[in-house]
Amino acid sequence: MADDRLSVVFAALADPTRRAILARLARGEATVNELAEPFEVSLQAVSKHLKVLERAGLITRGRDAQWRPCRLETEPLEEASAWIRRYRDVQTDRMDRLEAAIGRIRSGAGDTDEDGAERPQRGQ
Amino acid sequence: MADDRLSVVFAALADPTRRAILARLARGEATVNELAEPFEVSLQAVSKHLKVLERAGLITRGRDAQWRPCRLETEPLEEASAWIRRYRDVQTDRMDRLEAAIGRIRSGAGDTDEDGAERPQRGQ
DNA sequence: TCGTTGTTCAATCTCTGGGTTGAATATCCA
DNA sequence: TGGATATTCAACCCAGAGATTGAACAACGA
Repeated sequence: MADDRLSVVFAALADPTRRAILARLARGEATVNELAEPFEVSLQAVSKHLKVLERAGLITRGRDAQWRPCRLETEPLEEASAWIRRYRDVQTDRMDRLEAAIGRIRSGAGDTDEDGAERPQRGQ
Repeated sequence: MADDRLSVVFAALADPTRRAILARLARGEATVNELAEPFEVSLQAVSKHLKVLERAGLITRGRDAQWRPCRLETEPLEEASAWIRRYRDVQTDRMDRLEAAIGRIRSGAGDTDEDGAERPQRGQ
């Protein structure tokens, strides 16, 4: 896996166990044992998942005697969300521009570029 | 990697090359060669990346003579975004409820639960 | 038809992710 | 101090990701 921030965050989210852990933490802090309880995997496996989440900045961990309470951190989620948002709407945008272009053509203006993207020639 | 839809989408996004490909496609359709051009990896590697994106539903591919134009599909992005959104704001929510609780305490009501999460006992 | 261009398939390599078990460490409580 | 509980570390296994190279397939154009 690539080690840039966004890749690490998306990779951390690409596992149902880890997403379930985050969902649980959204309801409040929890210890490793509490987090592991719903799953069939070993405690050590959960511990590894938590490390992945921590590395991604998605959780932070405190200390309370022998417990290591986990807490959800939302900033990386914001970052990931921002990336997605940038491309989520292009389909619509493209349609809007296409419709606008059609409108101009109908009204006799004509000759517009749909989306301004570079289009290298397909030479052979 | 887990094979549920959300995991497949997040895993597809967890690679900078694939994100760059999506970013390029947001500016319009492109062929494999066009998509591969900015990268130093082999064409075959890019072809594999496209397969991953296709499996995640993030792109669809047409046929135009010997070219296989790729097109961005935004629906899985919407899905991923929706998942993130559900947890992105809990920090704020928790703060809001905490502030509300403090407000109640100050006004003499007192005894409120911060966020209503279950908290199993830490028995030994 | 033949050469060229675009793309994929197949075999292979290496590295890492996610899982396991067993031992170690940390902290509490009697 | 010593036993119990919570958590992590270490070593290992296996499947799959991402890359490579070489060959195959598809479609054009002269």
